[in-house]
Amino acid sequence: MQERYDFKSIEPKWQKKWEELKLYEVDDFSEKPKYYCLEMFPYPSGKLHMGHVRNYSIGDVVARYKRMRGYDVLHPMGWDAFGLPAENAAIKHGNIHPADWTWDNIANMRRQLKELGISYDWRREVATCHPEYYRWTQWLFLQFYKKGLAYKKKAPVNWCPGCQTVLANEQVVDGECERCHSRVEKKELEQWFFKITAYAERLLQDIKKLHGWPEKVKIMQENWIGRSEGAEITFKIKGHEEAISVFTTRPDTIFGVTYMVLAPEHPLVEKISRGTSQEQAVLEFKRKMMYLSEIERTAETAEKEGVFTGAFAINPFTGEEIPILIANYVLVEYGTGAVMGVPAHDQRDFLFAKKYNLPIKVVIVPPGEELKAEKLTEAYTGEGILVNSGEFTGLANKEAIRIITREAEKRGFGKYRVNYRLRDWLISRQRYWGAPIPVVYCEKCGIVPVPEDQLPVVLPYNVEFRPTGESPLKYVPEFLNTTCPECGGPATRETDTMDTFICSSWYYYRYTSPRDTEQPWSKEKVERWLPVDQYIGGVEHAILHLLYSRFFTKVLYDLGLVHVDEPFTNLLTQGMVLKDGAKMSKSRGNVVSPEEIVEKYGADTARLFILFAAPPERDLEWSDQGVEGSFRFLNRVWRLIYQTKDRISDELREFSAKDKELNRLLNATIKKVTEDIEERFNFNTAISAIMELVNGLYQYKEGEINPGLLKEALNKLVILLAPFAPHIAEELWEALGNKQSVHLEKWPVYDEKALITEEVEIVIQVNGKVKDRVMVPRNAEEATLKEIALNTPKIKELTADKKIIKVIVVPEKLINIVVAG
RNA sequence: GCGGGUGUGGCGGAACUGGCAGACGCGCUGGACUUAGGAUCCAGUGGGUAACCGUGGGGGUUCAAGUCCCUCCACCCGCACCA
Repeated sequence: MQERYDFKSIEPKWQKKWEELKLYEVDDFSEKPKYYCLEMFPYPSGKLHMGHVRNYSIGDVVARYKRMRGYDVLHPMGWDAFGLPAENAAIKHGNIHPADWTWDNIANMRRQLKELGISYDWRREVATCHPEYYRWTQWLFLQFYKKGLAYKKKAPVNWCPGCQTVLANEQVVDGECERCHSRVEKKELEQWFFKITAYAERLLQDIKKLHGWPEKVKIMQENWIGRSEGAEITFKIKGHEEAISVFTTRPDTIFGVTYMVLAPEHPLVEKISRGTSQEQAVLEFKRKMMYLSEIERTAETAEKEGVFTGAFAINPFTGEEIPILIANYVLVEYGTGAVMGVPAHDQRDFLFAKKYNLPIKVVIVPPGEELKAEKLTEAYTGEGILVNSGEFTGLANKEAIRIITREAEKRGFGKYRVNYRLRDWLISRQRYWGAPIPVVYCEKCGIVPVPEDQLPVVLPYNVEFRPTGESPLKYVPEFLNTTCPECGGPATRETDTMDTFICSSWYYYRYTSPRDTEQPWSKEKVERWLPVDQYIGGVEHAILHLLYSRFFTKVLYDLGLVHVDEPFTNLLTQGMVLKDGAKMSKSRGNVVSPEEIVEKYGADTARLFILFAAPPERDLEWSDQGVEGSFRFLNRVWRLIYQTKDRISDELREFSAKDKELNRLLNATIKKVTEDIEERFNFNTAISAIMELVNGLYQYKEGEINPGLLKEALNKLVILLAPFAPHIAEELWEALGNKQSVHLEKWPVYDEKALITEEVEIVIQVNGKVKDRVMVPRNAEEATLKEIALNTPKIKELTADKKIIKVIVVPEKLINIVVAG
């Protein structure tokens, strides 16, 4: 053993050995229980950043720990390898192909991961851009298509001018593209969708099953799905055949409707205003709204604005004629794109009615109170009793919701309806670097899916990248022109590619069967491994990736392809890595590169620091001094073993008091570290417990030692350290004379008896304040304890002239003497 | 506005079901070893001379509150004219 801790030679040495020993290659089938530990696979941007290091260090502790607890651990890694940056790099630099760029990046990041010593089963590596992977992405698309879950429609979609492609709703954040932050525009385009709305209810209901998910993520998904219950009610339009349906959660307020509002894009707007004096005004308003972006139109500060259409609707309950308006605050995408205006009981309607002098009619009052329309300063949205509501007057409004809906249904102009905020998932992208959508267009046969035996539809290599707003594949005749699989006639291929979130919605199944050429995965293997026991990644995927993956799993479940209907049992969302209080970013110039840290201190130090500096879910403030501290600690462990290894042996002498204390500390540490990993993922406190053990051992090694005990303590220390700092643990394990890898060791079990000491210190309080402390025998009687406490010199003095009201005894903890005067 | 989270020394952070606030680490101070120390080892380190005071502020429950209840404040994240 060298005197110096030389991570530069230790780390590569063990990485090589682990690979030779196939230490992390896991059997698909064995007698052991299984554990699937998964970290979100990265986009191969080129280099690892600290967020990655954190993510994979956390996962590696879990994987290594579970292995030592006797599990077969599936711990794989791969690449979410399709996507825009590759194509943008090609456009920017001109001479590099997205595929080459991506594969180079993968090679580099794989090397970095290996240098970190993460215990992956590299045989299972997948890359979504590999034809043998996206072949199955396309195959899955076809299964969705067959089930009627993939369809094409013309719709107003989100267009990102920066990325020159459409985006899913989930990818639009504050009206901006989540990737490049361009302002998203609305475009009317024919696009492919996945019918995620068909699963809205199940996606919502099954959130209840996700006991191992953070509350926060569950709430975010719930909000995103946005279920609301209400009624759809149809209003006739005076002088027209057509009718307009509105969705409302408050059918109980139907008698208070004084106007109706349509979204400017509502399909009937032009028709009903045609020929009225309002025709010009309406067209102008529409034009103005089109010109404004989504954000400008719907910003909180935006005034409610509207214009009369010249047409009137008829309230089906009252027969009243009410004006139809169009307004900026009504969204065509939500509900039916039309709302009934009830200014007395909806704050938005109230503001709008006040502005345009529309009538206000009170139909609900708080029990025992009165409301005057003229005196309202805001809408009354609370519960109450119906007034001015014909036959329904006098009902409690909650009840009225049901009764009125039922009545509308009976009379044929309404029905109960559940409405969701969730929209169908727009999956086509007008870009090259993605999985081609496997359909062809035939003049005779229309849309024809590519037969499964012709998959994959391979991306052509020679393509010119021009950000034109159209897929570059359009200009590749060899790709574009094909024959119809049905009639054999001339046909053209779909040139759009799939949203990369599709590729990442099923990769965790592929890991079970990464090289299967017959099927996307072996059902048997999926049954062994799934669900994922622990999933770890950033909270930024709370909606996108995690919702899509749940959706995929439910579809696959319905198709009989998998046996689980939720993919991830436990989810850990790790916090961000910050520097100077802000997220690391190039523009801020506060980036710390993992490469530098590993170079300077080694992978073990980098990992240890990241795990020690904060609990996993919390944000982590980077500290160069903290890294120094972790490095120092590893050196301290090194020296401890260097200095003591020649004094240990199998000779276990009878325990002295000092030995007992060390033994107690050792077992307490095992207990603490085990519980911290197992129950809470509190790696920071697990590591601090190991530090305390090391401190204790430094004390212990001075003077008389028990060679057998010291040997045991050092060995167990190294095992406890192994999940956190696997290389140095391995080297020290060897130095202690062990032959087999430390990572094959069983996790130590603590001895409950060793934790029990003969004497315990108890605190003596007077009126709840600590005044003294004494050592007492562990099992002392309450009366004895009282006796001792009241008679220590200090307490005697303090209570001499006071009246003792009562004495509270908490065994093995404290005694509180309550006094008066 | 709604929903969620956080608030503890100079700093990162500990504190299980209410029971010694500040574990562990960083930083700082002192000492030892040393040609030297920015290495290492040892000791000290919330504030205050003290009684005491201290977990964002105020109130409450309790023998006892960082922990429970009420109320207010600050910051962070998500959603946001969703009918």
